[in-house]
Amino acid sequence: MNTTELDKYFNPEEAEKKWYQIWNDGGYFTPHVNTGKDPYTIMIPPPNITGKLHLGHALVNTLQDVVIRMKRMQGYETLWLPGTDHASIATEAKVVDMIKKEGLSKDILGREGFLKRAWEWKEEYGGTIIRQLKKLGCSCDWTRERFTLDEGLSKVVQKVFIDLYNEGLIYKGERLVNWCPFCHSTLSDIEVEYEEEPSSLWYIRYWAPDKSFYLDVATTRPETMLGDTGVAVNPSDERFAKYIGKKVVVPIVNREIEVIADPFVETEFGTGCVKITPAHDFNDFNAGKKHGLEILKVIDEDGLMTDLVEKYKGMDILTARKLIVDELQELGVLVKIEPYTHNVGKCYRCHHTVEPMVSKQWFVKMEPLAKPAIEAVKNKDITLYPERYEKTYFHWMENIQDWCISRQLWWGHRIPAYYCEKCGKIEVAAEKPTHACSCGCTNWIQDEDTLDTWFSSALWPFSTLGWPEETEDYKFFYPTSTLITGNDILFFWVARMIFSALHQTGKIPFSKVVLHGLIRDAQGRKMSKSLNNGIDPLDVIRDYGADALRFSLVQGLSLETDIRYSMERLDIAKAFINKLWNSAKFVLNGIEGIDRSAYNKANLQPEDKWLLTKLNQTIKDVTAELETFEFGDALQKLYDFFWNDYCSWYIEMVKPRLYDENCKTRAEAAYVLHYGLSVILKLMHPFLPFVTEELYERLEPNSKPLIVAEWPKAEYLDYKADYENIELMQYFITSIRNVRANMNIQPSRKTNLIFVTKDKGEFLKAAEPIFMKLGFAKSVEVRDSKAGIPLNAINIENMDAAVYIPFEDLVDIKAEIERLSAEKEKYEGLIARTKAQLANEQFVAKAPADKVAEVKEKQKSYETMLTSINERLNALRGSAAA
RNA sequence: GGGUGUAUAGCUCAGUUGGUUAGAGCGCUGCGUUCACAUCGCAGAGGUCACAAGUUCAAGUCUUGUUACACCCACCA
Repeated sequence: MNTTELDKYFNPEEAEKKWYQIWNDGGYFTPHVNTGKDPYTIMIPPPNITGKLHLGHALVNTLQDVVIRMKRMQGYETLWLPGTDHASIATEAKVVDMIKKEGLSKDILGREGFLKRAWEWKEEYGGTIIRQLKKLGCSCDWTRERFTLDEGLSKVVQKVFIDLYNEGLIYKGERLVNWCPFCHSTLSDIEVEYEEEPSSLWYIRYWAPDKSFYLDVATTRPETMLGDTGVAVNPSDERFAKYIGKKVVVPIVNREIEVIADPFVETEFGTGCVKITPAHDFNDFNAGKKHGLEILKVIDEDGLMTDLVEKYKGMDILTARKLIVDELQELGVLVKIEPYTHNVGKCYRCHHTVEPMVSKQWFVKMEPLAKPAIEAVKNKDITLYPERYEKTYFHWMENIQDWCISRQLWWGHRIPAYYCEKCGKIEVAAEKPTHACSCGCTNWIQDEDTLDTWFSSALWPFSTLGWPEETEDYKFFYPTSTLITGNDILFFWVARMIFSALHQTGKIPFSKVVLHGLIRDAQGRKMSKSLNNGIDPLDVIRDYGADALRFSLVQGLSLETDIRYSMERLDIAKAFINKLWNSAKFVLNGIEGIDRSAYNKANLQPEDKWLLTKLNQTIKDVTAELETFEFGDALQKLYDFFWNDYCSWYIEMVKPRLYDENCKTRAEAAYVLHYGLSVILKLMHPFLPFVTEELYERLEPNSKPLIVAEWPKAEYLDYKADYENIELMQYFITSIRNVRANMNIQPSRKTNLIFVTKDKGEFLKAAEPIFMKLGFAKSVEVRDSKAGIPLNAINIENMDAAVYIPFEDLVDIKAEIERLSAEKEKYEGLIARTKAQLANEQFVAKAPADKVAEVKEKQKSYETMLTSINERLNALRGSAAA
């Protein structure tokens, strides 16, 4: 027995430092390929190297740690593989900022010089978030840590690109893409976020060359008119049918363009005529392609006007817009301006307005890849939690567009494509071609672009395990078990991992996907820098400890909704951890010196059996909830059991045995206290790893650390009768406390308890010490009939037994009459209800027979109670009158 | 425009296949304890279960519609 006294309060800082080191040094985080055991694998959603731990990270990593710790304790060979993402846009922006301060730029440094600086930046700051994950207690296998740009992963990226190209699933094409002028790169469709912005709708008049007619068009982007190469109307629109095929003139540039018919035009919107700028609008691009219209670029890669019209060259869009509108006004072709709100695409990284731009880019052909990915979810090879995300997933996958994967950035995986300097022929290969091009030229120049960051993240579940080699790790740990991540990257990442894995490995990447919501502030607002409503998890760890942070994130968590987080949660967490600490301190103290090996199952007392039954149920519940990722419910059940059943009831019930050195069942009490706490610590460990480990060390000084303790299993127990007896006792104790509280009876005033019961006598008498401890009793007497019970007594009863508490000088008859009258009213109300129900012929005729019987049964017991209350009342009234 | 989700006590949320005075934790108020506990026990206030209609013997629970909020997709220039 460890006799070291526990400190008064838990010291999180000390425990965190101590235990994290013991776990890590002890190799408990590192699994081994072991065919004798089942693997359980989780791949971390790799945080960006630019990242700093925020509450979202804290949540997603706590959840993963909860699952992985449970699985480890359940005996799985558990791998939680950590790592970071190179985050091309975000990191490149940071490095550009950094060198800017030194008066440098990408152009000055050149590609190589810039990348050198980027790697230096990564070495210095890229590990921040990893250190922070360790503070949170994450039990990742740091020996397998990966980085999306490290050598192995880069090779995989290259291989996959080349393979997809050779299969015709990657192609280069001229298309309209989303261009962020600020990041100076293309973006994929999902990297564009739309925001409503107040703007105007400008109506512009396009005259026929001979002024015989005109068409008015409405636009939100008047500046793009310089690049108009057509005007479209709906083919079924009678108003304009006669103009189809005729020409009109674009003002300012005086270009003659044709009026075309296309069904995409809404007759109701604006004037029913649309100007077509194929270079800068997705609909216009498609229409232009269909009708063979010329593509004229109005805006360049910097978001400035091109030299299409000399005087506007180099202007930013808003300035140009103003001047062009002025000019249209002067020309007398500006018909009107209406206020209008429309959606503007914004870059999800920098929030600058995105420009649709014609450009030659690399794409992944999605349709062939999407099909099996849809199938895998449909046939439940992959399950999403919550299930409703499957609908969203299907909808997106079924309508998916080709994925633009080239980025005009340097920080990332460079596209393994080479162009013949002379004829431009493309060769896709891992190394620069050494052979001559068919044109005879031997100069090959590599594509300048890099790949979308998500292209490499999509390969994460298998690239991290050494694929395409059939490594031991890959064979053993792949496919992975569960992916836990935020619902915001279902498309960005989850979907792409699914189709990538299926195509590359022929296997699903994971069988379960758990998606959690966003963390919001107490008012339900997003946490953001501008609102300054963010809570820094590192501050929380410093002030409350990692366990409290974890508890506060999981408590009340539901995957169905966003999470409202406030500091209040930490008070609850703190109180809970304190309660755990103190109860353990008490138990350790209380059982010290008691020989638990003298424990004999045959000597278990009813309260022991009751606790063991409850414990059993808690093991089942918590395990089941965690298996279905109901984290909040699992913790709640554990919380309730621990606080109410274990602390408030069980500890209190066994105190008399503990304090009585001659008690014959002291060993059993100590055993159950110890065992119960041990199970609680085990079940609690995934949520609160540090405090539980600290306590477990005192509770089981000679065993392995809790992190590798065996997860509790529910056993078959047949303690029904004792269980019910304890419940009966609890009913009486609660009722006695209740009555006494209402009558303001001092706790120091102990009473006799006289029970009248047919078959619970033995138990109730045996429970005398508990009634004395918890029910303010000085003695317990048991009788088998009411005869001779003193009249001046409080009476509480249920169907199994009745208790009489003689007033002595505690209560007066009036108070008891009042109390019983209220009881009487309550039962009369209940009876009225059941009577009405049974009087309803429809109910009796149509409700299931057992329901009707149930109501009848209820009414009968209510009536019995009422009769008893009435008898008592009459007797008391008679006595009061006398 | 299409879709998904949420709406239950001051706050955070439970409420199983519809079954009968709607629950927990926290907070608040009051009383009492201080014998492991920055405690604990008991009680109280506080709910037209968003609204409306319907199905049913019976609706917080099912159906339809409405409203509010959140999110996703689409992009009518």
